[in-house]
Amino acid sequence: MRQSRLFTRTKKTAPKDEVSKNAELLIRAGFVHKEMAGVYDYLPLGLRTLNKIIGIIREEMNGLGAEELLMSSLQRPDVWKATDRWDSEKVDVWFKTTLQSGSELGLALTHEDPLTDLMRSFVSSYRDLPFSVYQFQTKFRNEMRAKSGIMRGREFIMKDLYSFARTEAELDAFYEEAALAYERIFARVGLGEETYKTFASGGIFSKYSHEFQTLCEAGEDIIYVDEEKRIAINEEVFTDEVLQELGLDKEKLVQKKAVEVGNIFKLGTRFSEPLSLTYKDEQGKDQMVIMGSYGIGPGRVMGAIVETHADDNGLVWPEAVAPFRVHLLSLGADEKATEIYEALEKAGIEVLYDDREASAGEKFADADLLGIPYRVVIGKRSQESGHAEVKKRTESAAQEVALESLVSYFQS
RNA sequence: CGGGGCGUAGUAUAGUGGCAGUACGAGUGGUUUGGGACCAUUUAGUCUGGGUUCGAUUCCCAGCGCCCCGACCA
Repeated sequence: MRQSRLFTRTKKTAPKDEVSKNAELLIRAGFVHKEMAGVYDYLPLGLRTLNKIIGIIREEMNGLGAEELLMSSLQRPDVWKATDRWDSEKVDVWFKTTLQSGSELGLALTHEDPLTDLMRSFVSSYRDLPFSVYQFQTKFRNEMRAKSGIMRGREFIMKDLYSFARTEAELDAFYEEAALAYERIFARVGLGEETYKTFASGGIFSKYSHEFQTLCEAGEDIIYVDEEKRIAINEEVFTDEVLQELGLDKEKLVQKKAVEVGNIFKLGTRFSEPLSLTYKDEQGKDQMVIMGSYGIGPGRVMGAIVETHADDNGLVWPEAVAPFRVHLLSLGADEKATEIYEALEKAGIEVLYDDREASAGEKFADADLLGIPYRVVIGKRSQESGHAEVKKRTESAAQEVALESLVSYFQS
């Protein structure tokens, strides 16, 4: 992609009303645009990164054997009434609207209820189970107060996975597989080091649920981390009794702020019971379907990556989620740079080519701000020496790579 | 939802009861070209409604919006 054709532009200053690091940098770099409090648009660069994150999650979901679907954002009140969650006293983040006829509708804040209802059409026998489905879908939550940039919005995309099982053992087995998939996801997007599987309160059907918490100052949760065992406990279940049960030593725990980037939750029959999602077992008797739900917010993951990786000069993307792999800068050597650009493109390497008529300083500053992993500079120097300067965003030292071997450098 | 703060060009900021200024950005022309370069020139603004006043961007009230702290967060 030629940068001169990118409609977004970098800014030296951030809007004064953005305090969170993630929104400030993402706006300055032209990845997102703020529509209103808690609502952001993803611009081309931001969408590329978001889609990289989504792609990784999708691969891992498919690896679990889950099937992707897409449910609607408009939801019928009756299913929510059946689970006693329509009342705004019970669920206070509802966005509700009405049809022209006057009947009420809800804007999706999650999908347990309508999905459970949907599955009544497809689940009837023990032979139909177990299975799992997932989606990337827009959720609306009428938060009292939006904050933390893209990490707590009123509208956001969520990956939600739901499992349907015959027995608790079957649920448990899937749950453990899902936990492993989650760990792989956070490792792949570059948050492995700072993300902890965290014990949290479990609701009615199990003692604990698990959250995946990424350590970061901008986080809203307080967790207690055992760095050796690489597990953590959410403040909400931090009691001596729980510590003993989990075999954790209070002395070794460190209090940290963290952001919840994912969670996994055993639902049991919380939804299948009120919505009558049952199956016939081998004896022909009706049994309740045992469910689980598993969420990840790709936008929040993106925000967490910014919060934990960015430096004073701007964004720093891990390779797996960067909008482009290579940022090619032409410093007064357009002819040669264009040649290199075309060669890289042809080789299938994702490259952003800064072909703008701008000063060197501006191009360098923008490259740092955008945070693309590899910066390749083609200038007059390199034309004379036959080498390009290649620098990683995470390193300060650059290296010289012969122009003719650039493509193979990035293919390996 | 309770408390606090703030609304001036696209962005960031000054200032005043009587001409609204600066920087960045953007446009044009030129000089530059390895860390946001320079000169000239142009462009564009007082959140909305009401009140006080000869006159309101400024003072008062209301609304809307934004930010922060707290509460909340299947």
